[in-house]
Amino acid sequence: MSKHQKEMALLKEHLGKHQLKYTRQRELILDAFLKQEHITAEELYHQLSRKDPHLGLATIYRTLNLFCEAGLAQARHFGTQTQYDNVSHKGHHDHLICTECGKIVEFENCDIERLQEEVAARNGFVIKTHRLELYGLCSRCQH
Amino acid sequence: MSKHQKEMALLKEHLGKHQLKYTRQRELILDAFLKQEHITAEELYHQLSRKDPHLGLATIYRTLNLFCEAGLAQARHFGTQTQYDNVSHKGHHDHLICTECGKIVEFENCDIERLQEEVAARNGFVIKTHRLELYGLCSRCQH
DNA sequence: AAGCTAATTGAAATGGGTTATCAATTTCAA
DNA sequence: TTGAAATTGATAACCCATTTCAATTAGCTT
Repeated sequence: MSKHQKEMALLKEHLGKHQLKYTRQRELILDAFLKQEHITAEELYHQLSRKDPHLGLATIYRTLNLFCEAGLAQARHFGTQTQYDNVSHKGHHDHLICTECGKIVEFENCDIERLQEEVAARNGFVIKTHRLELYGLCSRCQH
Repeated sequence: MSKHQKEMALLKEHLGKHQLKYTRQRELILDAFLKQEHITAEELYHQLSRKDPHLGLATIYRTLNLFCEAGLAQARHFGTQTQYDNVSHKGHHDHLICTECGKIVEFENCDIERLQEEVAARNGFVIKTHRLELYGLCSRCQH
C-alpha cells in the first residue's frame, strides 16, 4: 500500500479525465518523486535506473510534465536545468545571497507572502508557488 | 557622446580590474542593451545585425555574461530562453507567471520591497538587486 | 478470458539555446 | 610602433528536453 494516497488519487483523477492510463512506470516515478522536495529529471533517472534499468529518460520527462499538468509538480527553470517542485511539500523558503562570497541565508516572511497574494489577486492570478531571491552584500563583505 | 556615462564607467572599471579590453563591439552592445529593460541574446542579435551585419551571436552571449559579472545585467531563466535584465533600470519590476499559458504580468510593489529591506537588514545584508517570480494560474486558465 | 483500440514505452534521432574552439584580428601598454 | 594578450566571428560541440516510431501495454468491450 502506497504512502501517497492523496497524490495518487489526484493523479488518477487527472488520468481518468484525459483518457490516459495508469502504468507501472507512472506509479514508480510518482513514488520516487513524492519523496523529495524538488528534483531534476536526470536525478530521478539515476535514482530509478537501479530499480528498473530499462526505464527511459524520455519517460521520466514525459511523466514529470504529466505531473505538472495534474497539479502535482511544478517546473522551475534553474540554471541550465529544470527543477520539478513537489507541490504538496509545504515549508517554502526564500534566499538572501551574497554576491561577493556566495553566502546564502534562508528566510521565510509571512508578510511578504501575504502581499504576494494580494498582488496576484489584483491581477486575477492564483499563486501556486514563488521564487524570491535577494542579492547583495553580507555584513562581512561590506568592508 | 554616449548617454550611458554611469554604466559605461562601471563597465570600464570592471574591465580594468580584470585585464579586459574595451572594444567597439562591447560599446555597441552596451548601448543597445541599456535602451531596454530586459532582452534576450537573440533579440539583441537581430537588433544589432542591422547596424553591424558581422557581429556574431557568440559575441552577444559573451558580452551579456560579461555585463552580468560587471553588475550591469542580471540573467533570468525564463521558459527555454534566458532574459538579461537591465539592472540600472529604475522601477524594477517583478513577474506574475501563468504556468498554463505562459502569460506574464509585470508588477511593482513598494511594500514588498520595504519588507525585503527589513529582512536583509535583520541579517546584516545590503541588497543590490532581487528577483521575485510568482507562479500560478491566470484568470483564464483557472477554468 | 480473449480481442481490440488507443495510449504508452524505450531507444534513438532531433531540436533549440548556449558555450567552446580556433585562427585571424584588435586592443593597449611599453 | 611593436608585441603580447585579449577578443572576435564562424562553426562545431554541448546540454537538456522533446519528438519520432515501431513494439508493447492498459483497460474497455464482447
